[in-house]
Amino acid sequence: MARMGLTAERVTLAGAELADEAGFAQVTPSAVARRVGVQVASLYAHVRNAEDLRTRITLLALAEMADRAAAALAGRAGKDALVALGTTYRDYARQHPGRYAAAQQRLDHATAMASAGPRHAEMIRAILRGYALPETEQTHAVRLIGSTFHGYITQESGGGFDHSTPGPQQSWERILDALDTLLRHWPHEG
Amino acid sequence: MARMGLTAERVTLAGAELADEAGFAQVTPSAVARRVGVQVASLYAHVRNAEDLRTRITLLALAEMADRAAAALAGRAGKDALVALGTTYRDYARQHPGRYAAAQQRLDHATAMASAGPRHAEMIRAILRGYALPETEQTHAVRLIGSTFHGYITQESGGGFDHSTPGPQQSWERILDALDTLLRHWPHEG
DNA sequence: GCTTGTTTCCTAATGCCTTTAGGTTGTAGC
DNA sequence: GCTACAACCTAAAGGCATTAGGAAACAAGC
Repeated sequence: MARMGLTAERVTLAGAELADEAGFAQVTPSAVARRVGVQVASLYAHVRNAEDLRTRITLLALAEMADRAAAALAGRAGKDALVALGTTYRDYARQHPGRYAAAQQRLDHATAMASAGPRHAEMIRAILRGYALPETEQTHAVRLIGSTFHGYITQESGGGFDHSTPGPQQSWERILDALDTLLRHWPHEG
Repeated sequence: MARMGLTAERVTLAGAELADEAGFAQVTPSAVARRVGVQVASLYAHVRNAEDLRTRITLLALAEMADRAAAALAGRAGKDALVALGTTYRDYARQHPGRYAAAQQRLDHATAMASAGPRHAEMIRAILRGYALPETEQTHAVRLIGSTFHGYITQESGGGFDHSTPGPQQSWERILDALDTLLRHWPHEG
């Protein structure tokens, strides 16, 4: 029997590709086994079970996005950095919708802490150094930026903007303008 | 055999309750049949298939949220209205996490247009009447508000804020402050 | 070249899920 | 009481997840 030379990494990558083509919900051991040309049971030598497979794709997506974001942020600050980060996420979601969906999957605490997740929060925090925000407001601003990016991208990729004008690109630019303005004029507490 | 007197509505409601207790992903014909005390095959008299069951729960959640939001907005304007709308969504997600997740499910165009979805967009637009935004900016602002609300609520309910301080309630309040400030000082185009 | 151990992949089997087909029995209206 | 329509049932086919145990490729040592 011809050996495929599978590893956990190759299985994960095949799962990620399948997610992008057919949706993260379609990523099952059966479907991945068909894609790599192997019997279903053979997958279980590389991956514990269906949940493990999905978690590995989540971790892959988080890491890929963090790498791209770090590269995009290099040498940028202020609004430039804000736009670069948001656009990195948005482009990733457009190029890899299944992986982006995988990245939203909930992880248990230990796994989340060991993942690239915290790197994302750190990068948003780094952007805030270009704005004059009091220390106590930083976490709030991080959460606002993360929420807005994530909310916009999921709604856009879910087709939420498909049936109204203007196009999503224009709104995206205006929303980045608005976030930049907001960070430069962050309201005082109370 | 004791008849349960099921209808599509009762099946949908049972599915919604199950979603809130066990997660929307666990809502299957089998599980719902067990919950209502009926053989699986009997469900198919009321619901076309698994996807139809899930879609009905989505529509229920969208309608419930729209009703609550409309009630909360009555007699309010400006920041008051903004806070009331956002908090209605957030409270709904906390009380009914499975239904909130169901509400994010993608619908085909015709179903989406016939759902309560457009009512949500209209309500956000109504709030903007309390702010002086140029006509061409309204859609962008609607999308910003919707994205931020949805992004924050999904991250919070997904445990994204569980392992950092301060608590999510404080961030939520600051984010509403920030959105209000932003809408009052919306940046000019270009 | 042959043996030995490890790894990769296989077949087989169990149990759960979805969906369809066709039969039975409450229940409401006449 | 009879008829007709629901509501519910059993039975069966086909798919997916998972485990157990076996065969066959590959690497290393003799």
